[in-house]
Amino acid sequence: MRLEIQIKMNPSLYLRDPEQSELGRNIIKYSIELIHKIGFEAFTFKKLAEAIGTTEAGVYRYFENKHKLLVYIISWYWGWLQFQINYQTNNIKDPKLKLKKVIKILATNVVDDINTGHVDESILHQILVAEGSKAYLTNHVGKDNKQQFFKPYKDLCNAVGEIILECNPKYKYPHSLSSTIIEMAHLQNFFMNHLPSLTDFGKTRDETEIIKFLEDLVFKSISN
Amino acid sequence: MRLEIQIKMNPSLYLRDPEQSELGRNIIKYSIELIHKIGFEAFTFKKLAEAIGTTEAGVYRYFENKHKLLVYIISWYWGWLQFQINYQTNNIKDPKLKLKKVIKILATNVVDDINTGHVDESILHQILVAEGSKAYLTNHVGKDNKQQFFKPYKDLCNAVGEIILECNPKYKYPHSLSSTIIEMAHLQNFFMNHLPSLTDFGKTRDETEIIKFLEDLVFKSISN
DNA sequence: TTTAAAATAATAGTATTACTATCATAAATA
DNA sequence: TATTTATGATAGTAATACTATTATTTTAAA
Repeated sequence: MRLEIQIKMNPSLYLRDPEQSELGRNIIKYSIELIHKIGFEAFTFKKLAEAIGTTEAGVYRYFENKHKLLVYIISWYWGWLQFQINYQTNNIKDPKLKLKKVIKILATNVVDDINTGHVDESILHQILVAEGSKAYLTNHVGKDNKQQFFKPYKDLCNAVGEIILECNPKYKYPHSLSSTIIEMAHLQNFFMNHLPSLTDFGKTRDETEIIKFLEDLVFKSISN
Repeated sequence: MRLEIQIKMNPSLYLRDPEQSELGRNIIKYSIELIHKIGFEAFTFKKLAEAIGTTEAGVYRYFENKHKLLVYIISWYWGWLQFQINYQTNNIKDPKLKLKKVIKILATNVVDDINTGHVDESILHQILVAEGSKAYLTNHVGKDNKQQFFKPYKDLCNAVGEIILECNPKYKYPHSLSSTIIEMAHLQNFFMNHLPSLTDFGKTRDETEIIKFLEDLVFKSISN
């Protein structure tokens, strides 16, 4: 028997739970592929339906609009990251080692996790890098926030903030530093690959460089 | 005689130079207001034309599409910021004081500059906060980059990187730290106002707190 | 000052997007 | 076996993202 990771999703994000049917799981699977391939702006439910082999109306039965689908996918990724962090730092005592591990997890383009059937985490990571901030950079962020759409992100940010405080209980900006690490893990990756002169990693294009930069930033920030 | 600041724009961004006509200047002025009001996603050339009192076709004569108009507006802001930084740090010898000044300029929601007739810099700053990253977070970032659309941003990032190196010539990540400061000056502002638990400034909602956080981050990072 | 060129306004039209609605059929469930 | 539920097929609408055409006004050159 295989253990599938189940990430509990906010029901306000969907009309019908996509985990509960083949069509639903296909919507998730193919939307990840399609958003990655053509970008969120060009992504439409019609194109998605064609890719799956269903109709536009079929997709609309699961998701109200493409924005909610994006938030769903991204929330799933935050939940998955949270699980990874809990799991991989579980037995680590030293908070500094823990924080290092977290930075590595955040900044690494993971390989596909066999425990999640229809989701390719590697592509998901790239979607986060390129589309992640579009989930909240909208005029309706307040409404969405009231519906708890960003709870998984906030939980993750809090968890990382806790580890920062374990390293230095007197550090004044644990949440802001946490969101800075999370955002920059993604943004420096995007810059490195598309606008390299905004980084110092243009020559190597090596994500371990980003990890080193973030470690330097974080550990100097929280020292004494 | 009043001195108008002229910021040289990349001609590939427009079809007809909006600075050269009343209609063109109105397109800039009202698009800033409208994007701020309804957000970039809901913003259309039709709504803009109605606000100005012209026709959709009239706007299309100046800009190919709304994305290029956004990039134009944002580029203008980077150019204006560059001017502000050059001007306000001109007579400062101490690079650390210079860097402090830069952080303050980046993170402060400026008051409207009388030297730029039709542009309200305060609203522009808020557009940068909410919509800035949409200029480059697209599938066609490579194409846009080849056309030099992001040069003003890169120039600014470089200039700040230079000041960082003046403070500590041995610091390894001047560009990445620079883009981190610039992006976080905006993003922490957005989070503070819309997703406050991602920051440590939710209670006060005071932008001077962001400045303090960034100063702490930067000066600890570049120390010895 | 006339004439030509360029910019604008007014209008129309097309393909695509972002949906909603309806009805028949297939699958699951009671 | 009856009945609910999910899907598929099809149609339709309003808005978006444009392009094209023609008439009119403004600006600039001869």
